[in-house]
Amino acid sequence: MAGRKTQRSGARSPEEQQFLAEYDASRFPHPSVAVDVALIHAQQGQLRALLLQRAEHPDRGRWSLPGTFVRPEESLDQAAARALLEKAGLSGIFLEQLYTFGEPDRDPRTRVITVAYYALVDTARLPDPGRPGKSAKAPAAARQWAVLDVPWEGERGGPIAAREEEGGQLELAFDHDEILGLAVQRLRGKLCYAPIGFELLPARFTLRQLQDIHETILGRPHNKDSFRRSMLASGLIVATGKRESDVGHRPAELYRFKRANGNR
Amino acid sequence: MAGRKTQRSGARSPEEQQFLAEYDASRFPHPSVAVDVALIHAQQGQLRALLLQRAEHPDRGRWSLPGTFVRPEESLDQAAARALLEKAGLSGIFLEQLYTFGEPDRDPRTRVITVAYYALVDTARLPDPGRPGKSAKAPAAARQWAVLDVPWEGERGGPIAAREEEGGQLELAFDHDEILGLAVQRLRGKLCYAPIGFELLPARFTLRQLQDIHETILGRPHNKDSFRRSMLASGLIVATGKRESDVGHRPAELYRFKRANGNR
DNA sequence: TGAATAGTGTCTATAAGACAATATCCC
DNA sequence: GGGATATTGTCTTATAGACACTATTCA
Repeated sequence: MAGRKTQRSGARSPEEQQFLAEYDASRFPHPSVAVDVALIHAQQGQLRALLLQRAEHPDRGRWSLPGTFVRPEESLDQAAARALLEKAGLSGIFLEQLYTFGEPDRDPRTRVITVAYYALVDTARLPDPGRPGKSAKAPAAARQWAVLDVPWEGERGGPIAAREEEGGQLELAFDHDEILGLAVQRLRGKLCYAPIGFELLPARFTLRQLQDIHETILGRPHNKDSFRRSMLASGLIVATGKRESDVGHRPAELYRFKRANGNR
Repeated sequence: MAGRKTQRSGARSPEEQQFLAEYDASRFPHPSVAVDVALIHAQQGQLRALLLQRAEHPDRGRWSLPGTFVRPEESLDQAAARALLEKAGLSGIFLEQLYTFGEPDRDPRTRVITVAYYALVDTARLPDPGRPGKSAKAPAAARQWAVLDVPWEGERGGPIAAREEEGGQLELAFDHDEILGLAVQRLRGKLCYAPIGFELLPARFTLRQLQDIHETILGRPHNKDSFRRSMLASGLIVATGKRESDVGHRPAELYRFKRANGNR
């Protein structure tokens, strides 16, 4: 969507070209524009997000989403992908624009409008939180996969808290609790009608794993029988003929996601 | 959502305050940030959007959505509401953020990132396209309620064209065909689970009118019986006990929308 | 053999589509 | 009364939830 280009039927007139050459963008005050990425995965029945501890002011010591300022020559999608690569060492994963946050006082430095994205990563591609991309400079201790505590049901929405594995609450920077809340809300909403659960699973998975992912995202149990039926009837998944092994019980069939245009 | 404020547990330290005082936002190049509003209503089985003909470069003569640059002290929601008031003379109607468009070359002047909104207005509050708000300066001929031609089904999405009542195609400025397409896509998606159709109807309406709105938005017919049943079962609408009159046939019951927290 | 989970078959409740019959207004 | 649409009732079909039963692996 963001990459589409509108057809333009004619070239610009000489008069318009002159206008553009003389245009002075600095006549008006401009805000800063950033992107922030809620990078989410699901494990052991819990949603988690990658958080980085801020080493600099403002909000030094607080925890924030991986983000960056948008460069003049890059698109918003490119800036979000760059933030993901530089701060989490990840590329090629599901990444979608979420919402743009622009309250005048959300950043104490100056007016900073942030275009929030959310990204999903499966356990197989999950990077060690202590090993970010090459360009990252923060020490290993300053990043972690925080557990998300969603205090509301369904898609009511609202800010959510993040905590360490052991339970210690993490203070979030800026309005990043709102961004995380909206990311979970969007995730819950999309799960019903879009093939989004697969993004959190490896290429081959069992129906039980898929159901666990859905239950983790929605925060409520599912009916096993109808989940199986509707998933198999959807045509979105294909049996591979292979089975899991070493599970201490009857092994389940492994499925893979069937993309609309081909396979993964 | 956009108006929520994050709780901050402690005041900023003197050191952080000094950092903020010395922060120089002009070290980096900043883009311009605008808002554009897809103002939509439904009439005679057609979706329409308010378009303004650009009187200035760039894209002079092309048709654009009502929009404005975001001022330093106002939020994005406030900027969108201001654009709606100044360019369409409307306030207090449904207005929601849609998507942020930020391709580097989407505006030939300079880097302009636009936060797109969509708004819905019912026929009763529909302003004359020739009579915008007090602050509007464009002549009456330079604005019109254009008919939207959606070339795709369901929620596939993509740019859409706008035309005059009689059929003449209107050339759209910038990437506003994309914005309109996304607005219709969002509208179709939300209609299934959110009480959004009411925003396009006056306070009292018949079930037939409501169904017509739904069919206009979705671009496909509905089953009359199940539409009635599901609407009445939803608890979202209340019978007023009154009926329409002067219709040349048996008059239908008038209903009104029951908001979650009260009435309209 | 037993524990544990996968996978199948059947019944029931609910919601949607189809269609017929009746009700009520204006002319 | 006739035309037109509203409203109600019933039947059929598709889908989701519930539950019982069989299958298959590992210890």
